[in-house]
Amino acid sequence: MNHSRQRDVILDYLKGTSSHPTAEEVYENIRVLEPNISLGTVYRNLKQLADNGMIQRLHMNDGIDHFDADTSRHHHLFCTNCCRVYDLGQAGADSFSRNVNFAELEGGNKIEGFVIYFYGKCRNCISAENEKNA
Amino acid sequence: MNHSRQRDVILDYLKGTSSHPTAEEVYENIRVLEPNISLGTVYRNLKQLADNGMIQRLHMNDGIDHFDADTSRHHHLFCTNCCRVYDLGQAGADSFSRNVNFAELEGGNKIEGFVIYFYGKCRNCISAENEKNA
DNA sequence: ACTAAACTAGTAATCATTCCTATTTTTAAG
DNA sequence: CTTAAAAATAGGAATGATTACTAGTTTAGT
Repeated sequence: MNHSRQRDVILDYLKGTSSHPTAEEVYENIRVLEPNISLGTVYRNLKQLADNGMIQRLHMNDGIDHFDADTSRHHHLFCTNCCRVYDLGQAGADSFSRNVNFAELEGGNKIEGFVIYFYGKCRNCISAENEKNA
Repeated sequence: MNHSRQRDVILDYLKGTSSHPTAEEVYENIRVLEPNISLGTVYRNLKQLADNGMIQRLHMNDGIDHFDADTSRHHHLFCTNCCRVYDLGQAGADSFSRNVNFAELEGGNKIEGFVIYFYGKCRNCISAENEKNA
């Protein structure tokens, strides 16, 4: 993997946000710094970064992939109202691993990992809704 | 929701299989019984059945939706080799709910539910691999 | 049987993502 | 500092799952 200015811009942008953007959103936001970058380049680099474990790819309920430069194990909330992704406190993140009886579940298969997606309503949408009804 | 022969065929097919088929696979398999059915009809009915809670829609890692007529809470394994979906024993299914401290995680957001996807290698792919190396 | 609502087949459109290609950058070696 | 091979890029075409559209058909209740 050679060095590339475009990839740096993408990774830097991801490291500086907690909005879990989609490829399209990354593209829109970095065009300020990299006006000639193409959408294909964004997709290619996000794929490359994800394959190398430098970022996380999140398959959320809306079928669009979101990306996160925080590669530590933590949970995510998908807001079914605004389709944005939020970090959940990492508090319970590891208790899952501890409590799962893998051997019991496997039954001949080999579990290599698991992902947990939470869904619901985010803070912002809850506030907006409360204001509307006030 | 009116009654329709095509929807019955789709639901019956799903109830009779544990293969967690994609829309395309449902289409291919029910054409024996319903030769003139269109792919669009399959998609529309799967959506309708899922929206009414009569079947489960699974967003797996391959980005293609799989469907399951078993609506009870149970886990699924996505085989990263053959991209098929398998039921995991329901043994640990509820322990998650018991052990999650929702309030601790929420932090202003409202969690409405969560899904857990396991991934790894299925029995069949493991056997096939062992035979090849024998 | 009659009518409005729901459904269908077939096809066109959408949209996220990947692929392709000629050109440009990067890297390491001479 | 050249130079050549490998890797990356922009831009646009292609792919593939899914949804939307439409004219005609089926269903359910009267």
